[in-house]
Amino acid sequence: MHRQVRTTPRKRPRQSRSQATVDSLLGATARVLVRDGFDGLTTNAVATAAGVSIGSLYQYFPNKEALVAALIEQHIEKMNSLVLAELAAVATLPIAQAARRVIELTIKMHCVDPKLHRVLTEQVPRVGRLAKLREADEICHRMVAGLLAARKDELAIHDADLSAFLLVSTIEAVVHRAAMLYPDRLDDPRLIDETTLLVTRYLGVAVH
Amino acid sequence: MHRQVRTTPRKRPRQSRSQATVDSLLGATARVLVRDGFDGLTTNAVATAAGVSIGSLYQYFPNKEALVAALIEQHIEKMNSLVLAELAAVATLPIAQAARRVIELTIKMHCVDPKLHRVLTEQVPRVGRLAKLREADEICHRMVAGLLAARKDELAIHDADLSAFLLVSTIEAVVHRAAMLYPDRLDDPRLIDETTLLVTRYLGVAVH
Amino acid sequence: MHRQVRTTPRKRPRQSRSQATVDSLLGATARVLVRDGFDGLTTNAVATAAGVSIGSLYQYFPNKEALVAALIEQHIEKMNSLVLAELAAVATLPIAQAARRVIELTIKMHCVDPKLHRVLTEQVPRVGRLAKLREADEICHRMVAGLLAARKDELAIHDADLSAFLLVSTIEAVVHRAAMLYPDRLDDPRLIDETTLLVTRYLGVAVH
Amino acid sequence: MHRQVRTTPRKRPRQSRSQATVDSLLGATARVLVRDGFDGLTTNAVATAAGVSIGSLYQYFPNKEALVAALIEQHIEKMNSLVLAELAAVATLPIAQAARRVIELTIKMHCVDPKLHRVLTEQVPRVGRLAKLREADEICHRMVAGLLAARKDELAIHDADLSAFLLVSTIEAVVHRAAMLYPDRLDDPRLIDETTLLVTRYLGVAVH
DNA sequence: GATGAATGAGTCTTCATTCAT
DNA sequence: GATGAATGAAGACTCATTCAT
Repeated sequence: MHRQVRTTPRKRPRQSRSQATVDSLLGATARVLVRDGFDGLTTNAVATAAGVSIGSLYQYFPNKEALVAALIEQHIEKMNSLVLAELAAVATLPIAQAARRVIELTIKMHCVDPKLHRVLTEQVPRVGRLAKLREADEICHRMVAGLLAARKDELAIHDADLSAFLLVSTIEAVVHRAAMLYPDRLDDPRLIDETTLLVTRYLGVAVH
Repeated sequence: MHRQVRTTPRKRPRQSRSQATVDSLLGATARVLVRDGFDGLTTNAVATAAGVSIGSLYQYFPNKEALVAALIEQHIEKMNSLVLAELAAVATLPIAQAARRVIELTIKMHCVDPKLHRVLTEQVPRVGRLAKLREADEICHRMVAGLLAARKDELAIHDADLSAFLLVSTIEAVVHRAAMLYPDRLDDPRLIDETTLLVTRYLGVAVH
Repeated sequence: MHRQVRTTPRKRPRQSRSQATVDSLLGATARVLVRDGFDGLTTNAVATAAGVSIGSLYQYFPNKEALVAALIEQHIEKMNSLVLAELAAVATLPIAQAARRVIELTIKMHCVDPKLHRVLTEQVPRVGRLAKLREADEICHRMVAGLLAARKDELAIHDADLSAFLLVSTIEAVVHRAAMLYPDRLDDPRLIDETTLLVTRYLGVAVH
Repeated sequence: MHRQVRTTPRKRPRQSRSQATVDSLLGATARVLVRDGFDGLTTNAVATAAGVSIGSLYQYFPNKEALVAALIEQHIEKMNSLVLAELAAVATLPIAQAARRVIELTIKMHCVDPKLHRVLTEQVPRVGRLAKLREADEICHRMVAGLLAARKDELAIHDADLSAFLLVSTIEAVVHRAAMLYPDRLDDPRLIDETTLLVTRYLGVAVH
């Protein structure tokens, strides 16, 4: 369906100067993406915005796709680091509290760099390794799946897997939709409360 | 952020010959879109696929965007026609049954032309009138919002609007995710059952 | 230097209906030319402005050049008809009065359809038969040349031809420049007075 | 009436290599203009004639208009340099000699690159900054206006401004017409003599 | 004769990518 | 390593002209 191009960085930067160049290129990519959208993203624009020559850009990235891929990876990385920090704690909490924490976490993930997140979500073609973006969303999936499986007894569910699919879709969607359509609502505690209610009622868990 | 381009068709076809041309252009657009993705969509590719000269394409569509816009509108039209047929019936049903019907309807909407739907959803930049695609999704939104408001007494909710937002996001997301990740699951009645359960439990409605 | 294309009308219109079509096409050409400039002049625009189908346009004019050529010819015709009416009278007048009449005539010629004249002068490439436009300018030339030759005795000139060249260039230029740069000045009698003075002094004729 | 396009060069060449490219592009523009006329002037033709890739052309010139604009500016520059050298000298001469010098100068200006001058004058649409070409013509205007105003006492004129307009139109026109219609005559001293006579007689200055 | 749909050669222009300095 | 000039394939779009109805 699509020409498949190498998206791995050309060479790992060893020296700190090189690292700085790579960073400024990724930063520039993000800025250009936010400013001009995906079709405004040209390698020359990125190089200029990074204060780097076009030649240098190609020193580190074999092509445009690699640039975007690296940015996405970086973005995912940031979101993942948020998740990992919370994972352990959530696992041991009462279901209701766990649900709330997961919801709050999902919101935080959408707030890492909202404008960039939006462009990445809405405009960047989801092809090739770019599908990695989706993986990030699925981290929450696996987490919830694990929680449900572990505490099946407390819950009014019969198919942990299916329920996980439902809940994860739900939480992700509610947060994503809110972020896209009504960004302000993300700060509204009632959204979290109500979503928690949706989860707990479905799971048959009383909230104390 | 984005150049805004006219996306309205250039002229109405008067003779049946030209209507055929327009139809074959839209058909070709869909095919190319599915085959080559959004960046593979070139006006020349569409014209060729339609067996029509590039000049004819531009007689009816001022640019590439207009072509996609028309296709989207057509796609939405098809989905809307599905919805309208169901609207009246659902309104009078018991909540649980209504929920099920809405879920089934959402699934049907995703099955109109799944491959095209996928490309339209994942790759077509959501700009300008293309945002109309989103509107289609929101048709279900308003429907549910209306239902909830009308029967607030039977339900364990305090903010019909917020609940509608949650439910609509949920149903849409579950179906959309299933369609994207596990298309087979759309035929699985357990998905419908479980989603209905999620809805009814949240609303505090007993299923008989 | 340029591809030479046939610019003669395709067929002489015999019936009055045909003549009306040709007229409305020429009228439309002039209007489009004034409205959109020479590069805005497309055969389709002309046909539309004339309320005639593009097919009919090509019934009467073999190509775009022929259209423009015919318009120019028509424009020249109008200007010529002005000149012919004055020719006889001027020939017998005293030099000073003749000069004045010629100058006034030149002004009138520039006022036939000033906007069209301007576009024709400034934007229409002077190629092929379009050079005919220049001929119109030269009608005054020959007139003055004749006058001078006939009355060589009264005048302080030794080379009637050269003097004619000078005077005609002068009168044309003064009027043309005024028309282009300061259209209002065309109505100012002082312009005519002073130009007449220029002519009479050069010719060594006392003004009574 | 006309789309207004940017005609300023895109970037200043920094290396000598790129200056050479710009020069060859302008040279090629002139050659193509003379060879094929203004509508034969395509960016591809210019790039080819310059032995440069089309991409390089667009590095320095945003569009066709910019190319022509730069060429015109260059042409004007050359003509201006001629004028500036003469300016001081002429101002102090006796009127008759000054007139002759101005006429000779005007002729020289038309001989800088006659073929190019002709195309520029006859075919290049006078739009936007292209109107600058006219400014060049007006340099002589202001010069003469200054001369007349300064020496009003010696002259048989009452409105220096109007007289300047007349004379400048006259000299320009005579030279321009000669250049266009009878290029050989430009070398004929009788043309200069007679034109000088026209000027001096009009101004009421005796020629010794 | 009239209509207007169809044609496609020809232009402009962009932008990822290379490579000489 | 860095620079930025050069490249050219590729794509959008126009418009004079033809021809089936």
